Amino acid sequence: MTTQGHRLGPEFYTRTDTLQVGRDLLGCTLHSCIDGEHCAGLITEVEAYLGVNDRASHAFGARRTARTEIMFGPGGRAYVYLCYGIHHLFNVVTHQEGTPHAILIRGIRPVLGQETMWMRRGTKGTCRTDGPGTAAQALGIKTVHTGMVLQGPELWITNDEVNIPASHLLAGPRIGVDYAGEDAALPYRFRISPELIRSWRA
DNA sequence: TACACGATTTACT
DNA sequence: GTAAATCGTGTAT
Repeated sequence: MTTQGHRLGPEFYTRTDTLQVGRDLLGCTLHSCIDGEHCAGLITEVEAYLGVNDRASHAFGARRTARTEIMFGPGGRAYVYLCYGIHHLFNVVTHQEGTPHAILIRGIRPVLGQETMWMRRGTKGTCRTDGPGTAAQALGIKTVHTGMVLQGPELWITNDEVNIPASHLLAGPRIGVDYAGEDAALPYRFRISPELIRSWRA
C-alpha cells in the first residue's frame, strides 16, 4: 500500500487546541521507516497530556528536565520515553514553543509492514498493536527517536481522510494515571469505537 | 550516590 | 484475578 494521504505539516501540530489535535489524529496513518523497514498503522487510540496544568503530564508544574525538554519545543516532533524500564512510549508533541503539550499514541491498526511488526514483537501471523508499548514496538520506535521531526524520513503521519462518524469517536478517562488525583478523571482519552475497527476486518 | 517508582505488558494462579 | 519484569528519571541525601 502506498501513502495516498497528505503528509501532516507543522501547521497541524502547532495548533493550540491539543484535545482537537488528538481527535484529529484518529484515523490518520503513522508511518515509520526504521532499520530499512517501512511500516505504517492507522491510529485508533490516543491520549492528550496538557502540560503544566495537567498532573498526569511529565511537564506538570513546568518541570523542565533533559527528558521532557523536547515537549517545550514547537509541535511536530516525537517525545519517546521508557516506561517501567521496558516499554518505549511514543508521543506527538503539540502546541507552540514554550507550551509542553503532547499526544500519546495508544493504539494502531497495521496497514503496512505487518511481517516486520510480527518479527519485532516476537510473534508469527499476528501481533498486538493495541497498547502504547506494543504499538511503538511494532513500529520500531525507541527512546533514541525522541526529538525526531515528524516529517520523515524516519517518522511521519499522513491524513488519509478516513471517515469516523461522531458516534464512533469515544472519549473517556486516561489509563494508568491514578497518581494524577482529580486530573485522572479528565476525558482526555480518545479512540475509535471497537465496533468500527472490527468492521474494517475482512 | 541512593532510592522509589512508573502514561505497561505478560504470564501465571 | 494477581504479580513479576526491568531501568531511566526525578528527587532526596
